[in-house]
Amino acid sequence: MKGPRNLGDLQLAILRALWDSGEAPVAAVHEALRGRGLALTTIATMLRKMEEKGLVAHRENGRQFLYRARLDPALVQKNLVGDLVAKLFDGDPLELVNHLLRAGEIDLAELDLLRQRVAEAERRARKERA
Amino acid sequence: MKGPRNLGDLQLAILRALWDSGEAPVAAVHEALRGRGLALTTIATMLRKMEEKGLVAHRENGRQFLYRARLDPALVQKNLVGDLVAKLFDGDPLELVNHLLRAGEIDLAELDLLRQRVAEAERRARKERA
DNA sequence: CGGCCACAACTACTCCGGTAGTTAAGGAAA
DNA sequence: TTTCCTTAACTACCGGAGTAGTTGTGGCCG
Repeated sequence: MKGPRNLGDLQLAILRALWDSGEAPVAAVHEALRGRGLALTTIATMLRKMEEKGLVAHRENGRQFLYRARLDPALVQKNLVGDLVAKLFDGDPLELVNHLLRAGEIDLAELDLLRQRVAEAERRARKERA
Repeated sequence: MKGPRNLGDLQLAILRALWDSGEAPVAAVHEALRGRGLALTTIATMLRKMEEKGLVAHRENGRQFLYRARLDPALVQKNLVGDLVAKLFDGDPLELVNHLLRAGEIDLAELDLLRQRVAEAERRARKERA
């Protein structure tokens, strides 16, 4: 239940790559992050460090190591978002949404979609309160 | 226009304290963060480092320094939130809201409020599109 | 006047994310 | 078999956040 709050940029990117692949050798992760122009050994080192901390795990497949994430994406999201909300919005998620709306980050079509989602969530919440 | 994305935990807390006070001596910031059990010199050091980076500024008042934040809260929020959205939700803010809704972070009363806010934002957006 | 106190300045250290070179060992190719 | 390539292991280094002790200096209080 405890995904650490201190995920670096690269670490998160690596996790995302692993979430997408399920299981992947170092080379594949490296390829997925090609945009960053990092050395293969950098990725390997990072993966090893992350394994020490329990963020990922590996199994051997002949020559290669196959890595997989040990964290649930939803959990990581919850932690990171929760952290941000705590630090920036006094722990009130609604303030975050408010910020998004005010900052005009969401366009008209999306607003429409959002309204439906909210209504949905409302129904769900109402039902759950039984 | 460019608030850096790399704000540490303490730095953000300090900024928040300054935003609340407008202008404050080291001792006041220290007091505001008393919950963390930090030494006064720690706060002073941090403030000095932050000044080097242009995050805060000070003016002298007798022998004390009065610090103030040089960053607009809204801007910092925008940067940090934008960063998180980029790293975690492929740059789609709507996905963030979605996550919030699904994770049940927002209760029923708030959902109601949220729906109104969305409708408001929608009206605003529609008008602005002139 | 003399000592104490508040506060800024300087210095030092730890931890960790990020980055990568070098080395070693196993398999493949010539 | 000898060479080379792939890939994991080890080692090293930098920068920045965070933490705090020590020193110096001017003001205040007795």
